Amino acid sequence: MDPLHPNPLILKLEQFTKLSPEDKHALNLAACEGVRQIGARADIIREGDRPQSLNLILSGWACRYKHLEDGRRQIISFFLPGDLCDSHVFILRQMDHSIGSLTPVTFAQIPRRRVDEITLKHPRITQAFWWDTLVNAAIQREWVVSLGQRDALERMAHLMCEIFLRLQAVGQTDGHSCDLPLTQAGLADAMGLSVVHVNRTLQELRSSGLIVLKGRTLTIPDLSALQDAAQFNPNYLHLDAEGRHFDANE
Amino acid sequence: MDPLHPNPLILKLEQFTKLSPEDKHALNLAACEGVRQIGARADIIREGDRPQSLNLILSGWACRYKHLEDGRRQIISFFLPGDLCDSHVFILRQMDHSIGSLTPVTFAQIPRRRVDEITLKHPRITQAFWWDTLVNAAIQREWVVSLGQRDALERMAHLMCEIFLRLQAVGQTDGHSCDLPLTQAGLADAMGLSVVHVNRTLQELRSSGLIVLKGRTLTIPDLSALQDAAQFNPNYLHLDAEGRHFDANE
DNA sequence: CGGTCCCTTGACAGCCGTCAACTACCGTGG
DNA sequence: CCACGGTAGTTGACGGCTGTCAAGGGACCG
Repeated sequence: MDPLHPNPLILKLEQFTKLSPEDKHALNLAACEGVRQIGARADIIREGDRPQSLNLILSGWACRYKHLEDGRRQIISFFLPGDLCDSHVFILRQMDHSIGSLTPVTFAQIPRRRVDEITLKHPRITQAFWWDTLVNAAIQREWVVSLGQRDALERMAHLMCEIFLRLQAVGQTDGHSCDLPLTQAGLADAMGLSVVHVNRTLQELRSSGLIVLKGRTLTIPDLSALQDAAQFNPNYLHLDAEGRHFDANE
Repeated sequence: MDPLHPNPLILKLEQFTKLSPEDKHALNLAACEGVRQIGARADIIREGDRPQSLNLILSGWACRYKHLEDGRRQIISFFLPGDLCDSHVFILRQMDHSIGSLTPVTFAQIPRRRVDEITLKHPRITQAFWWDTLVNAAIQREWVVSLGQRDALERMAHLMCEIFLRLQAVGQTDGHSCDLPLTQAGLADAMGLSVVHVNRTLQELRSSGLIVLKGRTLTIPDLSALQDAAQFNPNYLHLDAEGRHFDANE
């Protein structure tokens, strides 16, 4: 019944508002449904496919991406544990982008019917899903700002700050460290940079002491210094329990 | 009762699904509420403000934007007539970006209560609002692709295609032409380019015959040629009546 | 008619991409 | 045990797309 201790979706939504035991129970049930496991570099759904269900990432990293005809590739966003791949995506007739795994991923395929049922019975979850949608939109906007205005160093630093805070929200950080299972090629596709320049930028961040990156572990010795280097303002993540007026009274 | 003939929001939502007379009536009523007019280059809401209502653009152009501390500015998206500024934005405690007018703008400030009421009584509208949210997210993603992968020429061409089709969806095109009330500085802030380079790029598009841009009128003699130049695929706009299974039977 | 906004043009510089080669690491298999 | 191949990371040289700086022109307005 409660296979995930704790369920990262619940952890994330509780950044917005406290859920009731019934709310959590419903979410846990949903997260047990249609659980799938795939290896790294596999597609969860492809551009052109018809979305049938809501995908919830339970463990591992995935990403949205899009290919251009000539082979260029842009990673559009990252999915971390607890992330929903668009709570109402099945409203659309076909996917306009693909979602693929970066690491081995465990995810739940929640049928549309179940989503409708949950949102109908649990208004607090409905609110929380809207919050999640709005935060994802805000993250996407911030990527636009990064790609449009920030240079390579700021861009990379900004991404590190974002990932660290998002992982922290679902309990996946360890002190000043977190997992970063991305190759430099992955970072390049996400940041609109070449692999070579990602490499140079990482070395600059390392040599200035702003990050320590060994293997797939990222350490940020001084988060506020990194934030300064990136002109990072965490407000767009809306992690301040903004829905607390909506808290369940337990 | 029906001050806008036709209401651009209804035109847009009917790209997704046919609305019933009652649906349309409810939307028209909402669009009459709290109507405001502002001049060009004024803010509708600012970063840090608390969102209280849903803003609906009735006429004119607006944009989301964000300033960095050192003065850089990124336009994150454009609002055209019929666009909603996030149907549920009031769930958030504070704005993480600003929304400002580019031209004189008429917009409706629809109180949160009214939005809740409409979505409760009109499930078809609720679906259509979700569709609108998903399409806006898709547009935002496409901007990430443009900023990350496309060079200046493709980027500009892509934007022209997008704007033309979006305006067409709300009946604001005239043959191969549409309004484009943006200065080159505005285009620069949106595309992450300098004003000088925007100028050069526009001239290249003009001299290759892909666009005609005089004053604030954009003409696209051959849309498919422009689409080819931009590697533009309209699928992300989801304008193919994807919600037709949900149509009201009139 | 001076001022402002917007557009335009040329010269030059720099950030970042491309190309190419090299190293390190790891799992496989002879 | 070591050869081998593939992936990931690293480095240097070079070039180009795009930014910056600067100046000038046209349109509109008080």
